[in-house]
Amino acid sequence: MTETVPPALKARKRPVQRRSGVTVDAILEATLQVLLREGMKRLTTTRVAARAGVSVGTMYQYFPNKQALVYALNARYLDTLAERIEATCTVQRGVPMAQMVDALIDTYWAAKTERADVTRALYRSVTELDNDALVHAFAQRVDTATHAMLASACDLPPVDVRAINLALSSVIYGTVRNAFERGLPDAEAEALRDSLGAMCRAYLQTLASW
Amino acid sequence: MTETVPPALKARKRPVQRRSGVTVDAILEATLQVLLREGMKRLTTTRVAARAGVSVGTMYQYFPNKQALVYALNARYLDTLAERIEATCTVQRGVPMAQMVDALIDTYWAAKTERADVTRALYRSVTELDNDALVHAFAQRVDTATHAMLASACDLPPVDVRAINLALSSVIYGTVRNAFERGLPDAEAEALRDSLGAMCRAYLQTLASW
DNA sequence: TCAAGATATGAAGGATTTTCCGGCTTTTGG
DNA sequence: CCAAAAGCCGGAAAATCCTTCATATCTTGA
Repeated sequence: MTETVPPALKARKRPVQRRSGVTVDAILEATLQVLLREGMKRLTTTRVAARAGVSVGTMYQYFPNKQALVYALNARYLDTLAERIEATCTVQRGVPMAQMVDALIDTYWAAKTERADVTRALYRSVTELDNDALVHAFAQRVDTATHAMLASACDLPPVDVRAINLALSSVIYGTVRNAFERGLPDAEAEALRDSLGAMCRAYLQTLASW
Repeated sequence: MTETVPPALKARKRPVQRRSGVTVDAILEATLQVLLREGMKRLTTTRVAARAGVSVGTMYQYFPNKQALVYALNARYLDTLAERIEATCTVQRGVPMAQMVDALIDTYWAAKTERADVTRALYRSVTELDNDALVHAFAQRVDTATHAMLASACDLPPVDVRAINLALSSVIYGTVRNAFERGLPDAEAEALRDSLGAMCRAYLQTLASW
């Protein structure tokens, strides 16, 4: 996950003493706060520094530039998200595919919904720049986990697992994101979530019938 | 579509004389070019103005700020995209739902794929600011069209059309976007596109059986 | 305790966005 | 057709913001 960090975004120095560790955390937290309250446009270095209670100079000690802040924030977020998905994939080994899909949707949807404001803010910020690398790394990591889970299904149909995995993953992650972009009321969001599950299961059904 | 433009992004003045109309077009075209060649990060006002062959002052005559450029660009793009979808929806009235879905996926996928570089660049740029309004307006406009199409299906199942519409739309648009974010090779993209269709049709099947 | 390394500061330098207004073109109305 | 009004353009200057750097303060370890 951390291997392919674009050089322009790599952390300048790693915090060594305790206080600097606190500082870095404060800066990241401040970045999120400002992002939520003011939006990307008003996310200025001085604002973040002020909210974190440090000087700009201190910020640049650990982050080479403004984008690195957002990058680090997303990295942290995606890391914990990947962990949760991996956990689900581990738990669901060997069960029927339909159940796997339900569990996956549950996990992903829940993770995104818990703090919808954060989800929304980060969804936007990711596209900013070279966060491509980040997103790709995340996708690959998660795909590996889901692939392993699917391959272990007790009712695995005689079809290429890679293809199934790609289809399910793309549809699920894509739909969830789209659901967030429309600001659906809870009721409709629920309904959509169920439809998504139904769709995936119906799809698996067609594969099984072969 | 143009009703809910955020005040911070509204065009300063509408071009009245012919030459200013040309100027505005040149500026938008230049914006796209710079976006494609240099990326969002290097999209500076002077660069755009230079490429458009006008001065910065002229630009600000029509666009209140830099983001307004990107906003207008997306507005233009989404407008033609919506037109294409609406056209498809009109043509497909009264046919079976499965065919509608196929046609919809075809249209959307084709529109996005024709100029993948533009699609990618704009997908990123949208998040920049209050383009929320833009995306919402687009979604609503397109939803209206697809809803009308679906409601006219000759094999309409006895289920709430609104729900079906939301489900299909979210899944299709979301999946297509996700497909673009992963930079899939053509073969896999094709496969995914087919899976998406299969999934939608399988879903409709389950509704029909009631 | 004291030096060496680590961390923090904020004014200054550089780059970019945005404003402002004088001068030039086109349109309008008599 | 002509002059006044409206519309349009250019580019320097002001306002913001990002980033650097020299200097000051704190921590660690011997």
